[in-house]
Amino acid sequence: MARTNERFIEAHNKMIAVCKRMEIGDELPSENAMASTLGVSRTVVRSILERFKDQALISINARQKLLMRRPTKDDLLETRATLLGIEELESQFLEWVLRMDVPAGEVLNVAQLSQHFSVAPHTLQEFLSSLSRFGIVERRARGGWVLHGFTLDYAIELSDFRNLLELNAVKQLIALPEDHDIWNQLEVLEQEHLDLLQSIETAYHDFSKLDEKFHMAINSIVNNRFVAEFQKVISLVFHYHFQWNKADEKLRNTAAIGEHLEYIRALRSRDLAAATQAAQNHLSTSKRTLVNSLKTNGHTD
Amino acid sequence: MARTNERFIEAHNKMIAVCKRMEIGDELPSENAMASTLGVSRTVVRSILERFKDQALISINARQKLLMRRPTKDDLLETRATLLGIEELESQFLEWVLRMDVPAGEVLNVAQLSQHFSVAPHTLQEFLSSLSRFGIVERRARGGWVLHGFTLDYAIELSDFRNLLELNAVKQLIALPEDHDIWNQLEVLEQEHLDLLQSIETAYHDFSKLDEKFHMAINSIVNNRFVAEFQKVISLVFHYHFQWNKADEKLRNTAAIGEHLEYIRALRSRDLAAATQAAQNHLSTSKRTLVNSLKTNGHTD
DNA sequence: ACGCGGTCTTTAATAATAATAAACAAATTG
DNA sequence: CAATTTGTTTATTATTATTAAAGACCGCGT
Repeated sequence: MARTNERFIEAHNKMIAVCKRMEIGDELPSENAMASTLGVSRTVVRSILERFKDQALISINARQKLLMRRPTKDDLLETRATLLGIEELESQFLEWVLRMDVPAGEVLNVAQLSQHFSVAPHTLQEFLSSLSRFGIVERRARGGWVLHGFTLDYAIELSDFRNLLELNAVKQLIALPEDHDIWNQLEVLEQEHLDLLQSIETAYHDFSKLDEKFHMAINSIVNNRFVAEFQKVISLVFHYHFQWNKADEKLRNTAAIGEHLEYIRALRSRDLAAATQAAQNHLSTSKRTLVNSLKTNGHTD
Repeated sequence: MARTNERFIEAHNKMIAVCKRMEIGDELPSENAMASTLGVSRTVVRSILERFKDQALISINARQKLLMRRPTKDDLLETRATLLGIEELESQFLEWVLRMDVPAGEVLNVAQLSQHFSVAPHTLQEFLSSLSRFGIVERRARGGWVLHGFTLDYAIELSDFRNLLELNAVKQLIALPEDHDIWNQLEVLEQEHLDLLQSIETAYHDFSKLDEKFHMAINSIVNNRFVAEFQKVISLVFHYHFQWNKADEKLRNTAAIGEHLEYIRALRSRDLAAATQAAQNHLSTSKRTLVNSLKTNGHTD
């Protein structure tokens, strides 16, 4: 009737497993020892011991906890289907929104959705609240949520914002000293791009991951929590869209690899103007791809 | 035991007021009509009518609802102290954090805090979740929240991010056509700055508001929801800090007005280099003031 | 003295529930 | 018979009550 006893069940079954490796008549460790072994509080351990006693698995007198019989399969507790946490929810929900299984402007139903994602309604509510900072959903006056969704406007504004952040990153990157780790990373990335280009005929959809890795690397050098937070969302959105937009995928990716290589070369030359130009060029292509994909999928509202 | 019947009570008392203006024997309007007049659902209206009948205020037969007696003060329902909504909470909470009534790294207690701010625990939880996007608080593994608070690092990163956003705004602003409203706004703002400078001896703490208005105006021309969202937080932080840092307030504000005027002049001249320079100059001062104020207040962790 | 376990307090997550909204159906009236 | 009103039912949200877990405190025994 309240929170799940998932923790208890898990610890309980782990303890059963421990007992299986013991001999009958052996003494169980102290409550504190068990608690730290199982990674739970003593309260949970005590509940487990109580159940063990009820099941006649152990006998307790004073501080002696003796194993009375071998545990069987029946002693194990069933673990109910575990609910997702808020982290797992994030990617699932965004995928759902970005896939546009729902039209924009739709009123969301917390109870229903929480079932769909198998999370507690409360978890979903909280998650929506945090998403509202990014304008994907909005709280309605008297309860309920409206999904603004991933509209064309949204895509354009997101792309522009990405532009702003990444050009700033480029500017800072250029000025980094020779011994900064980013230069190694770029070298590795360049090689990975060249490798992918070799096997582009078959492995072309591996580009989505590489693209994400590349942009993450560039933006990671900006030591700013706000930039980092946005980078997460941005990369998620672009990543998912790359995955779905299957039109001309091989062609697009091949072209993008070319742009990336140019971009890397410009960065390594430490030429700000060239690097900015290359970045701008690639980001524009990216934006165009994103917008086109939205338009062809009919999400023009 | 569930949600508050605030809505019911409010509508009920409004209806009493309506009845007071009626004569005994008059007929009450239809449920639908009342519902739309009061702005509530028919369910609420029906609850009200039921209570009216219990109180012998009206008689109901078929569709005739007749007023039987004049309502008295005793018929009014007491409204319990209303809880705050999530919007009111935002400014209160930020003020509390920024004032640094709590040390950074503190573990927050939802139940306790919700009392302090007189909101439902649930509301606070949701709010914290949304704040976590800005890195002010962070969710801990198994429940609970850590307040990262407004540290020196945070201030620096926020200032840098502000810099990035505002310089971008400046760049876009310069390129706006002559008939854009922003040019009028700047002219008005310039005059307001000059006026304040006249009465600076006494009215120097009015600058905080003017500063906020000024920066808001500049950033408003960027049509981007992400920029707007951040602008809200940024302006809140700087605004509050201006209010508390009383050291040299008059001197600081006078100097800042000077910088603003220069900034406005540069913008109006449409000279990008000059405008960027002026903006940069003012933003640096702002950052320095913020950082200094944190240091002198001993929040150097 | 020090670890151990009994007891109690605090806290956050969930289940239950009251309040509301809204849809549908039946009925009455002009 | 069309339009409006009311009765009924269902869906959904916001809040309270309850419970699981964590951990503090303290006396006791070795």
